[in-house]
Amino acid sequence: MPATIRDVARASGVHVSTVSRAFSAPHLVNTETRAHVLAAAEELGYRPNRAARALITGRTHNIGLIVADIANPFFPPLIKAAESHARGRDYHLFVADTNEDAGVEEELVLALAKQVDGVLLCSPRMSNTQIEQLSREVPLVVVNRPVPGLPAVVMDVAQGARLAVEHLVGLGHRSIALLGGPRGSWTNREIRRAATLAARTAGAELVVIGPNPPTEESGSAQADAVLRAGVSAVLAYNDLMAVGLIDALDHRGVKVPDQISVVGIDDTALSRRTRPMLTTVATPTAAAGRAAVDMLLQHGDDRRTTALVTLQTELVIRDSSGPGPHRTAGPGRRQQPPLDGVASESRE
Amino acid sequence: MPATIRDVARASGVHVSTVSRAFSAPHLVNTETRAHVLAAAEELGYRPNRAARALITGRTHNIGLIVADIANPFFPPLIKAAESHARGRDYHLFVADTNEDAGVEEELVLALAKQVDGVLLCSPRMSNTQIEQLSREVPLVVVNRPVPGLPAVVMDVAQGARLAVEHLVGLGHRSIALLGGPRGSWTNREIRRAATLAARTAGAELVVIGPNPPTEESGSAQADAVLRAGVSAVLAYNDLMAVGLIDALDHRGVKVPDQISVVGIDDTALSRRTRPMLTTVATPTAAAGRAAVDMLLQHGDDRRTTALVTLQTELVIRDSSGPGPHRTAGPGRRQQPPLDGVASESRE
DNA sequence: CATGCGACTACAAACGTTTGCAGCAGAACT
DNA sequence: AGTTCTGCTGCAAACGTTTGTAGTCGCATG
Repeated sequence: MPATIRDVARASGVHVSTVSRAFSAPHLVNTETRAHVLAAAEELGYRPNRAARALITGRTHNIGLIVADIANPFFPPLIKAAESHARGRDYHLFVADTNEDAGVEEELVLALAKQVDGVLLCSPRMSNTQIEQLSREVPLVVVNRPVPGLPAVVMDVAQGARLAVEHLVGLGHRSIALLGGPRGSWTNREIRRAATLAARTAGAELVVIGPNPPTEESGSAQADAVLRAGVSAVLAYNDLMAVGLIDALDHRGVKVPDQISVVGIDDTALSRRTRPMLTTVATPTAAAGRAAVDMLLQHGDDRRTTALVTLQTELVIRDSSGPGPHRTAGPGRRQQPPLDGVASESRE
Repeated sequence: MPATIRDVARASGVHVSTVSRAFSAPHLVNTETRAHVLAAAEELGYRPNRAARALITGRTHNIGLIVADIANPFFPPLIKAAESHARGRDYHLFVADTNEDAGVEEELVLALAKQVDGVLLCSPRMSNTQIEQLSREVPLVVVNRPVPGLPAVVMDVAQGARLAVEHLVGLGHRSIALLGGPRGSWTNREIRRAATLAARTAGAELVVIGPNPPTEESGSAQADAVLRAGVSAVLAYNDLMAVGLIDALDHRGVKVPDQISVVGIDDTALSRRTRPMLTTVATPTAAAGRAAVDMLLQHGDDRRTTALVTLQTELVIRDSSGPGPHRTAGPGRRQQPPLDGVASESRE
């Protein structure tokens, strides 16, 4: 029922191959002929069938985007940026959700493999070896984890964690808890490593609570553990957990930041909406989405090229972090005025 | 390079048609033969090429999902539910973002038309006639707007608006502002209609401010207009605008709910995170996503069947709504205890 | 005048499937 | 014994494109 290339050929009195070339190789066909063809195509409402094209060219002009949890506020900006960027280059995006499950993740890559030109694997829960294996089935770009031999885009979350710890120590905190993220997360390991090092360097104590699922509920659930740890500040794996923690502390009558300071990571839309507004490490998610698309489209063919893009993070100081018990000098209330998200908005 | 059906046929010593049937019509092939074929396929890591299959069957097993703004917290739960539901039925989901632009929307439907079995059009900004026209190109299911002659799933947002207004009037408010949503939104018209009617019935005044873009910024931007209107309560088009408004009011030293009550719509994840927690109308977004997929898969073929699924909404009373100036009786602070989101969590 | 070239177009094979049809063996009827 | 039926399998066409090759024409070149 829908118009095919053959209909257009008939209507414009040329061979199908000419019609094809009128679209995909304009310089090979007479300007006049081409005009006729395009007119006829327009008339018939012809749109090329991408499946047929894919069958012969081997390129589908589709990209798969696999995330751990669409509803996690970290991902929508990334998805949005990737989709828009991809569409600008005439690619469409499959989006799929693994529910934080490595098994589902693998199944999804395999299922998508034949109908995409590549897959963007965001915050994967699989092992490196699993990922490497899958990369033989379909070009992969990994986001939020470096995988040896594969193109990847990561955020310099270690630097973010370091800044956060230094910020807290600077405020007078000597005993800090790290509210850990999910097992198997590279980001989590990275944060832990950097935070531990930064704490030791600064002469502070760091107690790790976790691993935990990266959810708000999980943040709330660890409130008692945090209190028991007797710390005066907490660095959470992400904003979601930080928010959950603040909430639970609030319920227990513990004041943030007066009694405990809390710092998140990601600078999601949430962080400006909580009371107190969340001090957090801004990660450039939209830029990551675009970069991942670019990498995939670049070496779509020359597979197994190593390439690692590292995006910078920065500390956004708001209201959830305040002076600790060991403050040595400086004004009473806070070291720096709140930036009110300015930093995160100028960041692109 | 990747294994094709022919490789499997060769490896198992049968004809390709037998291999094909071993997968798609198991009852037509001998159990033993089938076992051989499946074993060979497994051995070779064979996965059928969906493009080739689509070419001949005419069904791609793909669905397009078009939303106005992925980053709007209303959509991720819907996307997530739709994706998971679709995948359970062996369908994959294209997700695309129109940036609230009707032109982009149309272009997207057209672009997707040939490579999907149908499109889920969420909160469209196009006109009904445009949508009807497009439905001749590809099966459509519309979400958040009824379109005559097309399957659609809507939320009974009118009822929600009514409940919200009655709630406010019950609290003693006699002058209420409606912070309107985007032009061209059916939901917006519906809310306006229902709110106006409910206000008149209850003997209260309703002043409409808008239309406005459905964003947080837009909510903030209208704070002065709200104050000028001299109302004691506001019903916002969605949570996002409500949150923006509360924020701006806070900046101006206006207390919510003491001086002005604010009610949102959607019960997004945000609403439990604001201080005060937002009183809002819960819309079943996940259920809507699933229902839309179901409708599309049901009458994928017998097009142009009218069918309208209406999902119920409910009022979730939290802390952003309080007594108004004309309270007649009852305890001082509030009429009902906050539900703390229980209602919205039990709702599925 | 023959040759070669450039610009354009037609032909046909191929991509990896599905599916109507025909064939064939053996079983079950008459 | 002949016929019909049943269960299974092979054959080949088709889906809508792209693309290498070959052909045609007119024209400039030698």
